Amino acid sequence: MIHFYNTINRKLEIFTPLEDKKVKLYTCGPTVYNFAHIGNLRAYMFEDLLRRFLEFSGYDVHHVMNITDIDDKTIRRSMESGETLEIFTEKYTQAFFNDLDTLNIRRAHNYPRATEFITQMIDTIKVLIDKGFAYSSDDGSVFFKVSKFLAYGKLANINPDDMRVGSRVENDEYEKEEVRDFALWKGKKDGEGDIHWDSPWGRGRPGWHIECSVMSTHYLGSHFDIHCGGVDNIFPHHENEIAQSCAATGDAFVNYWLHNEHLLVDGQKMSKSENNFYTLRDLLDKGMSPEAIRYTLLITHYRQKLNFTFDKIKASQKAINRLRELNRRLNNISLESGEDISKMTNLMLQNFNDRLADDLNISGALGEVFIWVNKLFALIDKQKLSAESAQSGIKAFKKIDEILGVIELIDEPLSEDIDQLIVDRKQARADKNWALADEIRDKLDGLNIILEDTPQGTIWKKKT
RNA sequence: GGCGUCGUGGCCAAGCGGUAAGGCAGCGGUCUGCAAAACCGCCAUGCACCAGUUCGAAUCUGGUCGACGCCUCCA
Repeated sequence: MIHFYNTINRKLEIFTPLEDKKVKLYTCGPTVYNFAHIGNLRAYMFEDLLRRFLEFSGYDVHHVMNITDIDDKTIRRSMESGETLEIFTEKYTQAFFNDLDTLNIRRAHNYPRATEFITQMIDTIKVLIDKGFAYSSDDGSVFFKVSKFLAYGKLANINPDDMRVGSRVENDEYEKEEVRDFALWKGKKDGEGDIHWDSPWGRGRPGWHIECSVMSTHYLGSHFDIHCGGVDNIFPHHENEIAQSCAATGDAFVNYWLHNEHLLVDGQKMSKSENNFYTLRDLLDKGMSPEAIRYTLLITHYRQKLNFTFDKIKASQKAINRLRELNRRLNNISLESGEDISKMTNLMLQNFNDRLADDLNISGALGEVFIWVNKLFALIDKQKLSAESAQSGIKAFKKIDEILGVIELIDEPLSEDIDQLIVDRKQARADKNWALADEIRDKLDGLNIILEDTPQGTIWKKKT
Protein backbone atom coordinates (compact mmCIF):
# COMPACT_ATOMS: atom_id res chain seq x y z
CA MET A 1 0.00 0.00 0.00
CA ILE A 2 1.46 3.33 -1.07
CA HIS A 3 1.15 6.42 1.10
CA PHE A 4 1.86 9.99 0.06
CA TYR A 5 1.80 13.20 2.04
CA ASN A 6 -0.98 15.24 0.51
CA THR A 7 -0.40 18.97 0.90
CA ILE A 8 -4.08 19.80 0.61
CA ASN A 9 -4.98 17.76 3.70
CA ARG A 10 -1.62 18.08 5.45
CA LYS A 11 -1.33 14.39 6.17
CA LEU A 12 -0.22 11.02 4.85
CA GLU A 13 -2.88 9.37 2.75
CA ILE A 14 -3.25 6.01 1.06
CA PHE A 15 -2.68 6.45 -2.64
CA THR A 16 -5.56 5.24 -4.77
CA PRO A 17 -5.53 6.25 -8.43
CA LEU A 18 -8.76 7.16 -10.18
CA GLU A 19 -8.25 4.36 -12.65
CA ASP A 20 -6.84 1.03 -11.57
CA LYS A 21 -3.12 0.64 -12.34
CA LYS A 22 -3.00 3.98 -14.15
CA VAL A 23 -1.65 7.25 -12.81
CA LYS A 24 -2.14 10.64 -14.35
CA LEU A 25 0.68 12.89 -13.25
CA TYR A 26 1.28 16.57 -13.89
CA THR A 27 4.49 18.24 -12.75
CA CYS A 28 5.29 21.93 -12.99
CA GLY A 29 8.14 22.47 -15.40
CA PRO A 30 10.73 25.13 -16.02
CA THR A 31 10.45 28.71 -17.14
CA VAL A 32 12.94 28.68 -19.98
CA TYR A 33 14.76 31.98 -19.64
CA ASN A 34 18.01 30.60 -18.26
CA PHE A 35 19.83 27.38 -17.46
CA ALA A 36 18.27 25.36 -14.67
CA HIS A 37 20.19 25.42 -11.38
CA ILE A 38 20.49 22.30 -9.27
CA GLY A 39 17.79 23.54 -6.93
CA ASN A 40 15.41 23.50 -9.88
CA LEU A 41 16.76 20.10 -10.83
CA ARG A 42 16.08 18.75 -7.37
CA ALA A 43 12.37 19.16 -8.07
CA TYR A 44 12.67 17.17 -11.28
CA MET A 45 14.73 14.54 -9.46
CA PHE A 46 11.98 14.17 -6.86
CA GLU A 47 9.42 13.81 -9.61
CA ASP A 48 11.65 11.24 -11.30
CA LEU A 49 11.77 9.25 -8.07
CA LEU A 50 7.98 9.45 -7.82
CA ARG A 51 7.56 8.44 -11.46
CA ARG A 52 10.07 5.57 -11.20
CA PHE A 53 8.53 4.25 -8.01
CA LEU A 54 5.04 4.27 -9.49
CA GLU A 55 6.31 2.40 -12.53
CA PHE A 56 8.35 0.09 -10.29
CA SER A 57 5.06 -0.66 -8.54
CA GLY A 58 3.40 -1.61 -11.81
CA TYR A 59 1.51 1.57 -12.60
CA ASP A 60 1.14 2.86 -16.11
CA VAL A 61 2.02 6.53 -15.63
CA HIS A 62 0.98 9.31 -17.98
CA HIS A 63 3.35 12.14 -17.14
CA VAL A 64 2.90 15.70 -18.40
CA MET A 65 5.26 18.59 -17.74
CA ASN A 66 4.74 22.14 -18.97
CA ILE A 67 7.37 24.39 -20.46
CA THR A 68 6.69 28.02 -19.55
CA ASP A 69 7.96 29.96 -22.54
CA ILE A 70 5.85 33.08 -22.03
CA ASP A 71 6.10 35.20 -18.91
CA ASP A 72 7.76 38.42 -17.73
CA LYS A 73 11.20 36.88 -17.63
CA THR A 74 11.21 35.14 -21.00
CA ILE A 75 9.89 38.32 -22.61
CA ARG A 76 12.41 40.61 -20.96
CA ARG A 77 15.40 38.36 -21.49
CA SER A 78 14.61 37.53 -25.09
CA MET A 79 14.26 41.20 -25.91
CA GLU A 80 17.55 41.96 -24.17
CA SER A 81 19.25 39.23 -26.16
CA GLY A 82 17.80 40.50 -29.43
CA GLU A 83 16.43 37.05 -30.27
CA THR A 84 12.81 36.22 -30.95
CA LEU A 85 10.93 34.69 -28.04
CA GLU A 86 10.77 31.39 -29.88
CA ILE A 87 14.48 31.11 -30.65
CA PHE A 88 15.43 32.37 -27.21
CA THR A 89 13.23 29.95 -25.27
CA GLU A 90 13.99 27.00 -27.54
CA LYS A 91 17.66 27.31 -26.64
CA TYR A 92 16.93 26.93 -22.92
CA THR A 93 14.31 24.28 -23.51
CA GLN A 94 16.92 22.13 -25.22
CA ALA A 95 19.40 22.84 -22.42
CA PHE A 96 16.74 21.70 -19.97
CA PHE A 97 16.26 18.42 -21.83
CA ASN A 98 20.01 17.91 -21.88
CA ASP A 99 20.11 18.32 -18.11
CA LEU A 100 17.34 15.75 -17.70
CA ASP A 101 19.25 13.26 -19.84
CA THR A 102 22.50 13.91 -17.99
CA LEU A 103 20.81 13.14 -14.68
CA ASN A 104 19.12 10.05 -16.11
CA ILE A 105 15.69 11.52 -15.45
CA ARG A 106 12.89 9.75 -17.31
CA ARG A 107 11.27 11.98 -19.88
CA ALA A 108 7.65 13.00 -19.45
CA HIS A 109 5.24 11.85 -22.17
CA ASN A 110 4.24 15.38 -23.09
CA TYR A 111 6.02 18.71 -22.77
CA PRO A 112 3.41 21.28 -23.83
CA ARG A 113 4.68 24.82 -24.29
CA ALA A 114 2.46 27.65 -23.10
CA THR A 115 2.64 29.42 -26.47
CA GLU A 116 1.08 26.35 -28.12
CA PHE A 117 -2.04 26.65 -25.97
CA ILE A 118 -3.01 30.31 -26.25
CA THR A 119 -6.30 29.51 -27.98
CA GLN A 120 -7.33 26.98 -25.35
CA MET A 121 -6.38 29.40 -22.58
CA ILE A 122 -8.56 32.10 -24.13
CA ASP A 123 -11.43 29.62 -24.32
CA THR A 124 -11.08 28.76 -20.66
CA ILE A 125 -10.91 32.43 -19.67
CA LYS A 126 -14.12 33.02 -21.62
CA VAL A 127 -15.80 30.23 -19.66
CA LEU A 128 -14.64 31.78 -16.39
CA ILE A 129 -16.05 35.16 -17.40
CA ASP A 130 -19.35 33.57 -18.47
CA LYS A 131 -19.64 31.80 -15.15
CA GLY A 132 -18.95 35.02 -13.27
CA PHE A 133 -15.55 33.97 -11.90
CA ALA A 134 -13.60 36.52 -13.90
CA TYR A 135 -13.86 40.08 -15.18
CA SER A 136 -12.01 42.20 -17.68
CA SER A 137 -10.55 45.62 -16.96
CA ASP A 138 -10.12 48.78 -19.02
CA ASP A 139 -6.56 47.96 -19.98
CA GLY A 140 -7.60 44.75 -21.72
CA SER A 141 -6.65 42.41 -18.87
CA VAL A 142 -8.78 39.72 -17.29
CA PHE A 143 -8.70 38.81 -13.60
CA PHE A 144 -9.96 35.93 -11.54
CA LYS A 145 -12.37 37.13 -8.88
CA VAL A 146 -11.09 35.37 -5.79
CA SER A 147 -14.09 36.33 -3.66
CA LYS A 148 -16.33 34.27 -5.96
CA PHE A 149 -14.45 31.06 -5.32
CA LEU A 150 -15.35 30.03 -1.79
CA ALA A 151 -12.78 27.24 -1.42
CA TYR A 152 -9.92 29.65 -2.16
CA GLY A 153 -7.05 29.16 0.29
CA LYS A 154 -7.61 25.49 1.08
CA LEU A 155 -4.35 24.22 -0.38
CA ALA A 156 -2.14 26.91 1.12
CA ASN A 157 -4.17 26.96 4.34
CA ILE A 158 -4.73 30.67 4.22
CA ASN A 159 -7.73 32.85 4.79
CA PRO A 160 -8.08 35.08 1.72
CA ASP A 161 -9.54 37.84 3.86
CA ASP A 162 -6.25 38.03 5.74
CA MET A 163 -4.11 38.40 2.67
CA ARG A 164 -2.05 41.49 3.13
CA VAL A 165 -0.52 43.70 0.54
CA GLY A 166 3.04 42.61 0.02
CA SER A 167 5.82 44.29 -1.85
CA ARG A 168 5.02 42.32 -4.96
CA VAL A 169 1.45 43.52 -5.07
CA GLU A 170 2.51 47.12 -5.02
CA ASN A 171 4.58 46.44 -8.10
CA ASP A 172 1.63 45.10 -10.02
CA GLU A 173 0.77 47.52 -12.76
CA TYR A 174 -2.53 46.04 -13.77
CA GLU A 175 -5.96 47.32 -12.80
CA LYS A 176 -7.84 44.87 -10.66
CA GLU A 177 -10.79 45.19 -8.33
CA GLU A 178 -9.20 43.55 -5.33
CA VAL A 179 -5.56 43.08 -4.44
CA ARG A 180 -5.89 39.33 -4.11
CA ASP A 181 -7.37 38.88 -7.59
CA PHE A 182 -4.89 37.47 -10.06
CA ALA A 183 -4.39 37.88 -13.80
CA LEU A 184 -5.73 35.37 -16.29
CA TRP A 185 -4.91 37.55 -19.26
CA LYS A 186 -2.57 40.51 -19.35
CA GLY A 187 -3.31 43.39 -21.70
CA LYS A 188 -0.47 44.46 -23.97
CA LYS A 189 1.95 46.91 -22.39
CA ASP A 190 4.74 49.03 -23.75
CA GLY A 191 8.15 47.45 -23.71
CA GLU A 192 6.99 43.98 -24.61
CA GLY A 193 7.77 44.24 -28.30
CA ASP A 194 5.55 42.20 -30.56
CA ILE A 195 5.02 39.41 -28.05
CA HIS A 196 1.24 39.40 -27.81
CA TRP A 197 -1.76 37.60 -29.22
CA ASP A 198 -5.30 38.51 -30.29
CA SER A 199 -8.06 37.93 -27.79
CA PRO A 200 -11.65 39.07 -27.18
CA TRP A 201 -10.11 41.64 -24.80
CA GLY A 202 -7.59 42.99 -27.29
CA ARG A 203 -3.94 42.15 -27.82
CA GLY A 204 -2.20 40.60 -24.84
CA ARG A 205 -0.78 37.45 -23.33
CA PRO A 206 -1.86 34.84 -20.82
CA GLY A 207 -1.12 34.95 -17.11
CA TRP A 208 1.10 32.26 -15.66
CA HIS A 209 -1.35 30.15 -13.69
CA ILE A 210 -3.82 29.56 -16.49
CA GLU A 211 -1.36 27.61 -18.61
CA CYS A 212 -1.05 24.78 -16.10
CA SER A 213 -4.82 24.56 -15.63
CA VAL A 214 -5.42 24.38 -19.36
CA MET A 215 -2.56 22.10 -20.36
CA SER A 216 -3.01 19.61 -17.53
CA THR A 217 -6.71 19.32 -18.31
CA HIS A 218 -6.00 19.00 -22.02
CA TYR A 219 -3.85 15.88 -21.56
CA LEU A 220 -5.11 14.38 -18.32
CA GLY A 221 -8.73 15.47 -18.09
CA SER A 222 -10.50 17.75 -15.64
CA HIS A 223 -9.80 15.37 -12.74
CA PHE A 224 -6.48 13.56 -12.41
CA ASP A 225 -4.32 11.91 -9.77
CA ILE A 226 -1.15 13.77 -8.85
CA HIS A 227 0.17 17.28 -9.27
CA CYS A 228 3.71 18.16 -8.16
CA GLY A 229 5.91 21.18 -7.75
CA GLY A 230 8.20 22.96 -5.33
CA VAL A 231 6.80 24.21 -2.03
CA ASP A 232 7.07 27.74 -3.33
CA ASN A 233 4.39 26.87 -5.84
CA ILE A 234 1.80 26.04 -3.22
CA PHE A 235 0.91 29.68 -3.03
CA PRO A 236 -0.06 31.35 -5.19
CA HIS A 237 0.47 29.18 -8.25
CA HIS A 238 -1.25 25.95 -7.27
CA GLU A 239 -3.90 27.67 -5.20
CA ASN A 240 -4.80 29.69 -8.27
CA GLU A 241 -4.74 26.65 -10.51
CA ILE A 242 -7.28 24.97 -8.28
CA ALA A 243 -9.50 28.04 -8.34
CA GLN A 244 -9.36 28.36 -12.14
CA SER A 245 -9.77 24.69 -12.90
CA CYS A 246 -12.52 23.90 -10.46
CA ALA A 247 -14.40 27.06 -11.36
CA ALA A 248 -14.13 26.38 -15.09
CA THR A 249 -14.88 22.65 -15.17
CA GLY A 250 -16.82 22.14 -11.96
CA ASP A 251 -14.73 19.03 -11.48
CA ALA A 252 -12.38 18.09 -8.61
CA PHE A 253 -9.13 18.77 -10.56
CA VAL A 254 -6.41 17.01 -8.52
CA ASN A 255 -6.52 14.30 -5.83
CA TYR A 256 -2.95 14.39 -4.52
CA TRP A 257 -0.74 17.45 -4.24
CA LEU A 258 2.92 16.62 -3.63
CA HIS A 259 5.49 19.36 -3.01
CA ASN A 260 9.23 19.13 -2.64
CA GLU A 261 11.30 21.25 -0.26
CA HIS A 262 14.06 23.53 -1.37
CA LEU A 263 17.71 22.98 -1.90
CA LEU A 264 19.85 25.30 0.21
CA VAL A 265 23.32 26.68 -0.16
CA ASP A 266 25.00 27.78 3.05
CA GLY A 267 21.65 27.35 4.75
CA GLN A 268 19.88 29.73 2.38
CA LYS A 269 17.52 28.94 -0.46
CA MET A 270 19.31 28.55 -3.77
CA SER A 271 17.76 30.96 -6.22
CA LYS A 272 18.59 32.92 -9.27
CA SER A 273 17.61 36.19 -7.65
CA GLU A 274 20.09 35.57 -4.79
CA ASN A 275 22.76 34.61 -7.31
CA ASN A 276 23.91 31.75 -5.10
CA PHE A 277 23.25 28.95 -7.55
CA TYR A 278 25.10 26.27 -9.45
CA THR A 279 23.99 24.91 -12.78
CA LEU A 280 24.53 21.29 -13.65
CA ARG A 281 27.25 22.36 -16.07
CA ASP A 282 29.07 24.21 -13.25
CA LEU A 283 29.32 20.98 -11.27
CA LEU A 284 30.32 18.82 -14.22
CA ASP A 285 33.05 21.32 -15.04
CA LYS A 286 34.37 20.88 -11.51
CA GLY A 287 34.76 17.20 -12.27
CA MET A 288 31.72 15.85 -10.49
CA SER A 289 30.00 12.91 -12.11
CA PRO A 290 26.36 13.00 -13.21
CA GLU A 291 25.55 9.95 -11.12
CA ALA A 292 27.05 11.50 -7.97
CA ILE A 293 24.95 14.61 -8.53
CA ARG A 294 21.88 12.49 -9.20
CA TYR A 295 22.49 10.46 -6.05
CA THR A 296 23.02 13.57 -3.92
CA LEU A 297 19.77 15.14 -5.09
CA LEU A 298 17.95 11.83 -4.72
CA ILE A 299 18.84 10.50 -1.28
CA THR A 300 17.44 13.24 0.91
CA HIS A 301 13.72 12.89 1.48
CA TYR A 302 11.84 15.22 -0.84
CA ARG A 303 10.03 17.07 1.97
CA GLN A 304 13.32 17.75 3.74
CA LYS A 305 15.46 20.78 3.01
CA LEU A 306 18.70 19.72 1.37
CA ASN A 307 21.79 21.74 2.16
CA PHE A 308 24.05 21.40 -0.84
CA THR A 309 27.79 20.89 -0.30
CA PHE A 310 30.63 19.48 -2.36
CA ASP A 311 31.35 17.05 0.48
CA LYS A 312 27.94 15.52 -0.12
CA ILE A 313 28.79 14.92 -3.77
CA LYS A 314 32.03 13.22 -2.71
CA ALA A 315 30.26 11.01 -0.18
CA SER A 316 27.67 10.13 -2.83
CA GLN A 317 30.35 9.13 -5.29
CA LYS A 318 31.95 6.84 -2.72
CA ALA A 319 28.63 5.21 -1.94
CA ILE A 320 27.93 4.63 -5.64
CA ASN A 321 31.41 3.21 -6.10
CA ARG A 322 30.70 0.69 -3.39
CA LEU A 323 27.46 -0.38 -5.07
CA ARG A 324 29.21 -0.66 -8.41
CA GLU A 325 32.12 -2.60 -6.92
CA LEU A 326 29.71 -5.18 -5.57
CA ASN A 327 27.94 -5.35 -8.90
CA ARG A 328 31.27 -5.86 -10.64
CA ARG A 329 32.30 -8.61 -8.27
CA LEU A 330 29.01 -10.39 -8.62
CA ASN A 331 29.64 -10.50 -12.33
CA ASN A 332 32.97 -12.24 -11.80
CA ILE A 333 32.00 -15.10 -9.53
CA SER A 334 32.41 -18.66 -10.76
CA LEU A 335 32.03 -20.70 -7.58
CA GLU A 336 29.73 -23.67 -8.01
CA SER A 337 28.33 -23.82 -4.51
CA GLY A 338 27.71 -21.46 -1.64
CA GLU A 339 25.11 -20.09 0.72
CA ASP A 340 21.56 -19.45 -0.34
CA ILE A 341 21.01 -15.69 -0.41
CA SER A 342 17.51 -15.69 -1.86
CA LYS A 343 15.88 -15.15 1.51
CA MET A 344 17.92 -12.10 2.48
CA THR A 345 17.68 -10.72 -1.04
CA ASN A 346 13.92 -11.01 -1.06
CA LEU A 347 13.76 -9.44 2.37
CA MET A 348 15.90 -6.53 1.18
CA LEU A 349 13.72 -5.99 -1.89
CA GLN A 350 10.59 -6.15 0.23
CA ASN A 351 11.96 -3.64 2.74
CA PHE A 352 13.24 -1.42 -0.05
CA ASN A 353 9.78 -1.37 -1.56
CA ASP A 354 8.02 -0.82 1.78
CA ARG A 355 10.21 2.13 2.66
CA LEU A 356 9.56 3.78 -0.68
CA ALA A 357 5.85 3.08 -0.38
CA ASP A 358 5.99 5.17 2.79
CA ASP A 359 5.98 8.57 1.10
CA LEU A 360 9.14 7.81 -0.90
CA ASN A 361 11.45 7.24 2.06
CA ILE A 362 14.54 6.87 -0.08
CA SER A 363 17.07 7.22 2.78
CA GLY A 364 15.44 4.36 4.63
CA ALA A 365 15.31 2.31 1.42
CA LEU A 366 19.01 2.92 0.81
CA GLY A 367 19.76 1.78 4.35
CA GLU A 368 18.11 -1.55 3.55
CA VAL A 369 20.19 -1.86 0.39
CA PHE A 370 23.48 -1.27 2.18
CA ILE A 371 22.69 -3.80 4.90
CA TRP A 372 22.33 -6.34 2.08
CA VAL A 373 25.42 -5.04 0.27
CA ASN A 374 27.54 -5.49 3.40
CA LYS A 375 26.36 -9.07 3.83
CA LEU A 376 27.14 -9.93 0.22
CA PHE A 377 30.65 -8.48 0.38
CA ALA A 378 31.30 -10.55 3.49
CA LEU A 379 30.11 -13.72 1.74
CA ILE A 380 32.19 -13.01 -1.33
CA ASP A 381 35.22 -12.42 0.86
CA LYS A 382 34.71 -15.81 2.52
CA GLN A 383 34.25 -17.51 -0.86
CA LYS A 384 30.74 -18.48 0.11
CA LEU A 385 28.82 -17.03 -2.80
CA SER A 386 28.01 -19.25 -5.76
CA ALA A 387 27.70 -18.10 -9.34
CA GLU A 388 24.01 -18.88 -9.20
CA SER A 389 23.50 -16.72 -6.11
CA ALA A 390 25.59 -14.00 -7.69
CA GLN A 391 23.22 -13.97 -10.64
CA SER A 392 20.23 -13.51 -8.34
CA GLY A 393 22.14 -10.68 -6.65
CA ILE A 394 22.73 -9.01 -9.99
CA LYS A 395 19.03 -9.32 -10.72
CA ALA A 396 18.21 -7.62 -7.42
CA PHE A 397 20.67 -4.87 -8.29
CA LYS A 398 18.89 -4.25 -11.57
CA LYS A 399 15.63 -3.98 -9.69
CA ILE A 400 17.06 -1.44 -7.25
CA ASP A 401 18.61 0.54 -10.03
CA GLU A 402 15.21 0.97 -11.65
CA ILE A 403 14.77 3.47 -8.81
CA LEU A 404 18.30 4.73 -8.19
CA GLY A 405 19.49 4.93 -11.78
CA VAL A 406 23.14 5.24 -10.76
CA ILE A 407 24.65 1.75 -10.92
CA GLU A 408 24.60 0.96 -14.61
CA LEU A 409 28.04 1.76 -15.87
CA ILE A 410 29.15 1.89 -19.43
CA ASP A 411 32.81 1.04 -19.41
CA GLU A 412 34.71 2.82 -22.09
CA PRO A 413 36.87 0.39 -24.06
CA LEU A 414 40.52 0.50 -23.12
CA SER A 415 42.83 1.90 -25.66
CA GLU A 416 45.51 -0.56 -26.75
CA ASP A 417 48.20 1.62 -25.21
CA ILE A 418 46.67 1.26 -21.77
CA ASP A 419 46.12 -2.42 -22.34
CA GLN A 420 49.82 -2.81 -23.18
CA LEU A 421 50.87 -0.88 -20.06
CA ILE A 422 48.89 -3.28 -17.90
CA VAL A 423 50.58 -6.24 -19.57
CA ASP A 424 53.98 -4.60 -19.09
CA ARG A 425 53.29 -4.06 -15.42
CA LYS A 426 52.25 -7.65 -14.98
CA GLN A 427 55.62 -8.71 -16.38
CA ALA A 428 57.49 -6.23 -14.17
CA ARG A 429 55.71 -7.60 -11.11
CA ALA A 430 56.57 -11.14 -12.15
CA ASP A 431 60.19 -9.99 -12.37
CA LYS A 432 59.82 -8.32 -8.96
CA ASN A 433 60.78 -5.05 -10.59
CA TRP A 434 58.65 -3.02 -8.19
CA ALA A 435 60.05 0.32 -9.31
CA LEU A 436 58.90 -0.22 -12.89
CA ALA A 437 55.57 -1.68 -11.74
CA ASP A 438 54.87 1.39 -9.60
CA GLU A 439 55.96 3.72 -12.37
CA ILE A 440 53.41 2.16 -14.69
CA ARG A 441 50.72 2.34 -12.04
CA ASP A 442 51.46 6.04 -11.46
CA LYS A 443 51.37 6.69 -15.17
CA LEU A 444 47.93 5.08 -15.50
CA ASP A 445 46.82 6.99 -12.44
CA GLY A 446 47.65 10.14 -14.36
CA LEU A 447 45.36 8.87 -17.11
CA ASN A 448 42.58 8.47 -14.52
CA ILE A 449 42.90 4.69 -14.47
CA ILE A 450 43.16 2.96 -11.10
CA LEU A 451 44.62 -0.54 -10.89
CA GLU A 452 43.66 -3.11 -8.29
CA ASP A 453 45.55 -6.37 -7.88
CA THR A 454 43.16 -9.13 -6.92
CA PRO A 455 43.75 -12.87 -6.51
CA GLN A 456 42.06 -13.27 -9.89
CA GLY A 457 44.42 -10.83 -11.58
CA THR A 458 44.67 -7.10 -12.06
CA ILE A 459 41.56 -5.09 -12.75
CA TRP A 460 41.29 -1.45 -13.72
CA LYS A 461 38.71 1.21 -13.04
CA LYS A 462 38.18 4.76 -14.11
CA LYS A 463 38.95 7.18 -11.34
CA THR A 464 35.92 8.99 -9.97
C1' G B 1 1.80 40.13 11.85
C1' G B 2 -0.35 35.34 9.45
C1' C B 3 0.68 30.25 7.75
C1' G B 4 4.28 26.34 7.80
C1' U B 5 8.76 23.11 8.08
C1' C B 6 12.89 21.61 10.78
C1' G B 7 16.80 20.80 15.03
C1' U B 8 19.57 12.77 15.97
C1' G B 9 27.50 11.13 16.46
C1' G B 10 33.01 14.94 13.01
C1' C B 11 29.53 15.49 8.25
C1' C B 12 24.87 13.46 6.12
C1' A B 13 20.64 10.64 7.49
C1' A B 14 16.62 6.60 9.07
C1' G B 15 13.50 6.29 13.11
C1' C B 16 6.26 7.46 13.73
C1' G B 17 5.63 4.61 22.08
C1' G B 18 9.51 -0.85 23.49
C1' U B 19 15.35 0.75 24.53
C1' A B 20 19.60 4.64 18.43
C1' A B 21 19.44 1.60 10.64
C1' G B 22 22.61 3.09 6.86
C1' G B 23 26.33 6.29 4.05
C1' C B 24 30.83 9.40 4.31
C1' A B 25 35.07 10.50 7.35
C1' G B 26 38.30 8.50 11.36
C1' C B 27 41.01 4.61 14.36
C1' G B 28 43.09 -0.64 15.00
C1' G B 29 43.79 -5.32 12.36
C1' U B 30 43.67 -9.02 7.89
C1' C B 31 45.06 -9.31 2.73
C1' U B 32 49.03 -6.98 -0.62
C1' G B 33 55.97 -6.41 -2.87
C1' C B 34 53.87 -1.51 -1.44
C1' A B 35 49.13 0.33 -2.50
C1' A B 36 44.02 0.22 -3.84
C1' A B 37 39.55 -2.41 -3.21
C1' A B 38 37.31 -5.78 0.15
C1' C B 39 36.89 -8.11 4.92
C1' C B 40 37.04 -8.18 10.69
C1' G B 41 36.74 -4.92 14.98
C1' C B 42 36.00 0.12 17.23
C1' C B 43 33.26 4.81 16.71
C1' A B 44 25.84 8.62 20.19
C1' U B 45 23.90 5.67 28.02
C1' G B 46 21.95 9.50 24.03
C1' C B 47 18.35 12.48 19.84
C1' A B 48 18.48 21.60 20.75
C1' C B 49 16.77 22.85 25.93
C1' C B 50 13.01 22.62 30.11
C1' A B 51 8.72 20.56 32.10
C1' G B 52 4.70 16.92 31.65
C1' U B 53 1.92 12.17 30.14
C1' U B 54 3.43 6.86 30.37
C1' C B 55 5.68 0.78 33.24
C1' G B 56 8.55 2.84 29.17
C1' A B 57 9.62 9.04 25.12
C1' A B 58 14.28 10.74 19.85
C1' U B 59 9.10 9.46 19.01
C1' C B 60 3.02 12.12 22.47
C1' U B 61 1.66 17.17 25.11
C1' G B 62 3.02 22.23 26.71
C1' G B 63 6.77 25.83 26.83
C1' U B 64 11.79 27.98 25.59
C1' C B 65 15.77 28.72 22.17
C1' G B 66 17.65 28.37 17.23
C1' A B 67 17.44 27.69 11.67
C1' C B 68 14.70 28.07 7.24
C1' G B 69 10.50 28.88 3.90
C1' C B 70 5.75 31.04 1.94
C1' C B 71 2.34 35.38 2.36
C1' U B 72 0.42 37.56 -5.92
C1' C B 73 3.72 35.03 -11.08
C1' C B 74 10.69 31.32 -7.51
C1' A B 75 11.36 24.29 -8.16
